[in-house]
Amino acid sequence: MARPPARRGASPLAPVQAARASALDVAHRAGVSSATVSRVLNSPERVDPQTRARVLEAVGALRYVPHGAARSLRSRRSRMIGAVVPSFEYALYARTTSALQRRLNAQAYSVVVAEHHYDLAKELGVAAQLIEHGVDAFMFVGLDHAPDLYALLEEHRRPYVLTWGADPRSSHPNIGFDNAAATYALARHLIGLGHRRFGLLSAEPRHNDRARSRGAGLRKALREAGLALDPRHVRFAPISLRSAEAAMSELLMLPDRPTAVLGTNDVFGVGALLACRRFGLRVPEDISITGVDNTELGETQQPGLTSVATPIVEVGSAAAEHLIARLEGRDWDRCLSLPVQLVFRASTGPAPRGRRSAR
Amino acid sequence: MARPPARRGASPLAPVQAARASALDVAHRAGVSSATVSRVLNSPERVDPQTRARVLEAVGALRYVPHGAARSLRSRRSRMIGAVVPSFEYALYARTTSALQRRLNAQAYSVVVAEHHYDLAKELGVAAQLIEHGVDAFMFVGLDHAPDLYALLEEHRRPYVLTWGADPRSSHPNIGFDNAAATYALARHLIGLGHRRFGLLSAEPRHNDRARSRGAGLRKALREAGLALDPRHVRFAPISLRSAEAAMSELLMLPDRPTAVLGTNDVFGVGALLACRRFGLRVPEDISITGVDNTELGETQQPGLTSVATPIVEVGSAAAEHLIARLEGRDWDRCLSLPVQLVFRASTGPAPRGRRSAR
DNA sequence: CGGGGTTGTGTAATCGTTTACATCCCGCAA
DNA sequence: TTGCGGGATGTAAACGATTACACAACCCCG
Repeated sequence: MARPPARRGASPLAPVQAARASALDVAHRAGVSSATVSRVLNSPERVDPQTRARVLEAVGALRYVPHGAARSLRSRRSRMIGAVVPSFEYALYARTTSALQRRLNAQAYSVVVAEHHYDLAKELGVAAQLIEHGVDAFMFVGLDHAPDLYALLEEHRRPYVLTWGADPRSSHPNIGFDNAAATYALARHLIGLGHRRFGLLSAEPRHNDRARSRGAGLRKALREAGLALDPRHVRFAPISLRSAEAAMSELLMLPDRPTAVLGTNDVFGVGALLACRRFGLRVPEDISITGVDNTELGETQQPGLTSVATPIVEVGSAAAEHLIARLEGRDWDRCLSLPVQLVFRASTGPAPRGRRSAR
Repeated sequence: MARPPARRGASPLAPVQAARASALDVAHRAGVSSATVSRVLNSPERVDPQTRARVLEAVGALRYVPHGAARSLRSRRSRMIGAVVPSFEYALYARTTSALQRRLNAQAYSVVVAEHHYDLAKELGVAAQLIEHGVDAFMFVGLDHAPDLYALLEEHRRPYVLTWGADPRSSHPNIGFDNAAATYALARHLIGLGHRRFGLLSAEPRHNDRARSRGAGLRKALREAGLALDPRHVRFAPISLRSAEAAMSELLMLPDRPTAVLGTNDVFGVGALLACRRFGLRVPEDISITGVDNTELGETQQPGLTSVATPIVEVGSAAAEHLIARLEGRDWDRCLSLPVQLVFRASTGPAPRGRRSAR
């Protein structure tokens, strides 16, 4: 079956260009059928080596690139994976996405990304859009999602994995780390240094399980030590240096301000450092500050920000492995929790002595 | 951290995508043909309002989501845009991508991202992969690309726009800013402060026009002032704090080290600050340091890093506008150069006096 | 020498849309 | 009355792969 000789009229200026080569063109050149071309590309071991060589030669000569849409339509898989993250701008999600992409690219999958700006309804919307674009599977960040999202994924039978959190009891596959354990360990350390009045700078915990768990880790450590977290010492703010600094400033103006402040991530930690600088407070002599995620932003401050290294890159590649395994019909684990590691720097030290007491 | 007991789930060897409502199902329910369903979705004004309402009711009731692959196959457009960036981890590219995506999402386009790690051959490879996945158009970062890349884009008739650089004479559409002007202005400022011996910390300039232009801006300012850049005072390094710090350390060990060092971006600037700290040098009293891109990393250092704010977010949205205009057949500009702005902070000051002279 | 298995390849149906073209209906001018 | 134009809708042919199935050739062994 000959191809129509001329495609529709190109713009008058453009030189007439050869139409994109199809599998049939390759087949003709190699003297085989299009079915064999397909087999060479998808299961080469089932084709005679000589035939295979001829086909590959034709593929190269014609610069044949398979038509992804046609392939997806027929084979019902697109080799595209959706990665839905809260925000591109928080660099850590980008590192997870990068690791995911690197691992998936090696298997000829592509990654389609979308962000939802911490809005669960928007998340549902972008997921629907990605399904329409045909992605085979999803990675999401966090364990908190709209029930409708799960319904949508179920209805369209799309495998998915939640990341950045680990919950063995969840019915949704997840790969991450123990957020509560991170702040728990920090708090234990600070309690050991004599701190009794703690502050918490956190992202809005509604719909954000990372922030919630990290807050919970602190509360648990305090409870075990017979201490309590004064609600006035807890501030929720958007994730930005400006708002973190503003929230910290409020804490610092309280009459009995905390001697140790945990940020639920390094942005809050560094924002707190900035506020201390502005208030002329010495860190850690007057006050101790910590973050979570161990970013370069915190590392390069003076003093360096004590933090917790979270395995965000490993989470990305593990998520890729998980999805590949499922798409290939192999076994997979419902939960994977990777270890975190405390990184002590100069922003934490013994509690100051002799300051006005708490009561 | 203990692994949870691994519950395993077996995936049946079923196709990834399961049965779902098709346009034909919608058509039956609304008592029309599938052609009318298509028309309602794609050019509603050509359908009788009553019919349209019935179809839309059916679409809602069946939760119909069009099959993107079938649509692309027939209509030869996928409503997907490829964004090819050097690296996800350099947060600034993420901000451009984010702006691009936000603008495109509003028009029901999705963004497929890929990174090439500053490798032009890899860039060509991922572009081919994205074409196979059917993206309609491309955004690339930088003005330097492999000739084969342009050939590929031409052959497949894919519109594209280069970003993060502006060159009115280029035959390739580009949207960005004047990288040379940024460092030129910084250098002029420093020359005015009495500096005569300059250093340059740069990313590898081969295949990286941003780094090259930024270096050129410095050289131009020096030339105009009758000064020269000592080759020993120029270091190329990978874009990371570690390598920037190491490169700066080498500069600092030279007998007649520079009194002002420009980094081609804030990572180099902050790396330089770190090296100065380690060497016990005071900034800016002993040495002045600058970066480019005005990141939070530089802003929060002590002293704050003098830098140049680049309009990276605007570049992303302008690139989106550009591509949408082209895909919709509207007019478009071949080059758009957005303004940059110097941000003076405490890392720059007058040249030190009385230090060992250059000759 | 015949039958069962294996291997390699071709034929043709199929995936779910879009769209060129055909058809039908209606109103209106000649 | 006839014919024509045009709007609304239906019919059916693409789009370009994958893959179930058929079949031919060959091998091995009883």
